[in-house]
Amino acid sequence: MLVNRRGKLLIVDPKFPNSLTSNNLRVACAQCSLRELCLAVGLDDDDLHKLDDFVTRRKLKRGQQLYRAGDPFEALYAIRTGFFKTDILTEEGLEQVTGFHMAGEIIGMDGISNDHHVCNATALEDSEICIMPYDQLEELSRHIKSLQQQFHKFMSREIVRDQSLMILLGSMRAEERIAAFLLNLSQRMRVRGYSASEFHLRMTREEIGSYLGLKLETVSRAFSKFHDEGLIGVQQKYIRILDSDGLKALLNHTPT
Amino acid sequence: MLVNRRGKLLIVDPKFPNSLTSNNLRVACAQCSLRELCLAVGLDDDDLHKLDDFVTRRKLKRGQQLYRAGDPFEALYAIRTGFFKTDILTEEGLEQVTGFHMAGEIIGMDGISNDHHVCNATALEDSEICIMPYDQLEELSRHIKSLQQQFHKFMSREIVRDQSLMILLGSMRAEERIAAFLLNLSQRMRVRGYSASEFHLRMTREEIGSYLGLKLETVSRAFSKFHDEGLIGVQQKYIRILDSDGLKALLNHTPT
DNA sequence: CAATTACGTTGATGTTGGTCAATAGGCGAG
DNA sequence: CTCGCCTATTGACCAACATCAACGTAATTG
Repeated sequence: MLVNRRGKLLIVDPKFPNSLTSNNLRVACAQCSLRELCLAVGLDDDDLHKLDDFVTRRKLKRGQQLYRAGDPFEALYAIRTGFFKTDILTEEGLEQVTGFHMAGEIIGMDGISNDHHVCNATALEDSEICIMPYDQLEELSRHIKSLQQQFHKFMSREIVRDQSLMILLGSMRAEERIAAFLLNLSQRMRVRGYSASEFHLRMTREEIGSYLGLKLETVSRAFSKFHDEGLIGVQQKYIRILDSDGLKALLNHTPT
Repeated sequence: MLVNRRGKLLIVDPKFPNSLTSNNLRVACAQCSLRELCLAVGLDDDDLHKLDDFVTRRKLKRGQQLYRAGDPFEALYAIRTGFFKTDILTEEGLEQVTGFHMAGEIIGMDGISNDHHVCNATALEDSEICIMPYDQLEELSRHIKSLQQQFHKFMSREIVRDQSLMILLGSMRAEERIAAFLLNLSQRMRVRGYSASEFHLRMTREEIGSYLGLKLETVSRAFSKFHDEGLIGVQQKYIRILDSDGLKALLNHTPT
């Protein structure tokens, strides 16, 4: 296991949860394998312990909701393991998926604006999250500059993420959207140390379609087409990226 | 020209240029007519003065850019008067408008995430903005809790705003989008004390289309149709909302 | 003030992706 | 294992919106 000269844990493989010394057992963030992805980036040991003091954990089964639109906003949630979707029910009762979220990502920030969540968060597989009560997080970030900065970067990153989705929805055609979606998933898997070239989709075609502004049939057709063209392998939810350059090429191909 | 005790240039509310006491001349935010919309909400006089100490102003002519994609991120900007668009150039060189912004709104938050702006901000009419250097804002918000909270709410509100646009782009048809757009503009005018039922559009049909994921012809046709149906009056950029309930009815009308 | 350019409107036509429908595969409950 | 349900695939058809094109009107410039 890697430790720097100040005794700080660097990276822990999630596959070896029991390889921690007894000293480490009392803390959570300090040894979390996701530290470099999470709010804790750049914090020293002392500060990490302060975070630990109020962060708790919770497990969710597949299908369980973490919060619902309208719920009072109390905390932000860091995904430790698993996979979530966030969605909004439109006035007409249609579900629109606003995001898919994986380990290391933080969800719930939509609730800050008026003390209530505006979307639902649902686990798409058995998951575990870290609960960060918001008032304490705000308090702590007044004292720890690097935590404050990190938090602001996460909020801003969410804004940027939403804007790229706006561009996708506003200017891309169906196949471009699907290609972009697959490449995005692939890239996020890689960052987390998983295979970028083969993975299981945790969501249905309908949820993908909702997220991309398409109907499920269109998603299915695009998958089949990419499959026929040798760009990907598809077998239900199991995806294999065979030609990522080919997928990327679809994005730049301006039709007009 | 107005200068505060530390030699800093001040600019006075254009609506009340001569109504300031000599004491008031030293401050800006405290008497800004937009205080209730801006970051300064809920701050007491003392704190407002601390804000004033590092906030400066700048005027922009129509067409001028406040910042460009790629520019180093240095400050957030509060719009004092005028109207802005933010947009992104996609890889294919197409412009996609990500937002229209009016007095009291804060732009530039996309730049926090990686120290560079990801979009362009352009004045669509002669405008004036308040420059809030970001490191100082961060510093101050560590000391003033209500400023911190307000800032976080602004970031969160931006996230929620982007998400409603995602829903619009992902699930509404052309006429619904246009109706939603007009109603949104109207409502924001009302909040600012302007007429909610008649106003000048500051952007072109093409910019509206880019924002809504439509082509300019589609925007034009929808305007004409609404006009024929007596919902609105249109004369180039001059818009008159004649039947806002009728417009709202278009939104709930689910076609499927 | 005339000339030029940018912006807006409207019509004819075409394509993308939505809609409807039928079938099949996978997975959980019993 | 088998039933039943949810999910996915595929085809035929259609509507919404994009595209192409022509023309009209406002704004800008020299």
